[in-house]
Amino acid sequence: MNDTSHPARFRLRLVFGPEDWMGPGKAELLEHIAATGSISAAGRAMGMSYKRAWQLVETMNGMFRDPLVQSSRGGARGGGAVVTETGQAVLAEFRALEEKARSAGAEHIEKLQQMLIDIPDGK
Amino acid sequence: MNDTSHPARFRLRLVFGPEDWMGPGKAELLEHIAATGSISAAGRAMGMSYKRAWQLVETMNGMFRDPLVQSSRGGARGGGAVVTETGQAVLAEFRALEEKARSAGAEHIEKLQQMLIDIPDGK
DNA sequence: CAGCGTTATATCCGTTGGGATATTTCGCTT
DNA sequence: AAGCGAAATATCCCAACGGATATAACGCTG
Repeated sequence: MNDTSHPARFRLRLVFGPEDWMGPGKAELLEHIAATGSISAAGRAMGMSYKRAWQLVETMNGMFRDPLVQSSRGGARGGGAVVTETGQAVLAEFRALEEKARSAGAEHIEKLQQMLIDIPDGK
Repeated sequence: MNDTSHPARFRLRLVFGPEDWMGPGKAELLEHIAATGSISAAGRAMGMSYKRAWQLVETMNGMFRDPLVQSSRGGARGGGAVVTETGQAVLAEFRALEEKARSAGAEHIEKLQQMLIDIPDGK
């Protein structure tokens, strides 16, 4: 059957407007912010500059009715960021969307993959 | 219900390798090549430079076992391009994948959309 | 009240993706 | 054999994206 020579990543983006969209990058960023409690730490974990991480948070907060991330300056640890209820909801919906979409199209993905060039070394 | 304030485009990309992927752009290009019989005309129809259109065709032809587009130089009309059987198959599979994926995730898309900022003028 | 760590913000700058352009190649047509 | 129209290929160039860097703002802690 030779089904999984290469996993073939499945990337999905919802485009709401010219500047507003939700995709795998923002989703992963939310997860790292939730895990670390910090925008900069989340960016670092993803090999992403703070500037970029902060910009993504900005646009996310700007496109939804309620902010997905609440950040604070100063304080005991200098500040931090938390993923709000809305943020967790958005993340959950997006992840669920990805999973549903991927599994629904699994057979098409396989067929496409079968038409691919054989990779000489799958290493 | 207020379902469709903004259609919210659904973009899906299959990433097979660092340089190899299939997405909406290549799919649309294939359709335009099939319709016009020319890479340059297809590019023009999409507001895309010939260079870019040709590059996309190159990578597509290079990643699948058989070429998706066959091009010819010279001849009665100076040349042209046709979408091969494999090309049509790839296109059909990709479009089917998109449709299955989108409809499977429809409810999640709606929920995400409901969390969005109200657009002042949907015009 | 000085220090710390993080957010917030601005400025600079290197890379690069892709458009514009030009030229060559090709095969039919006349 | 010359002409045509599109593919193929190379070169130039610019704008824009994003990284790197610097600095300020902030609020708890000791």
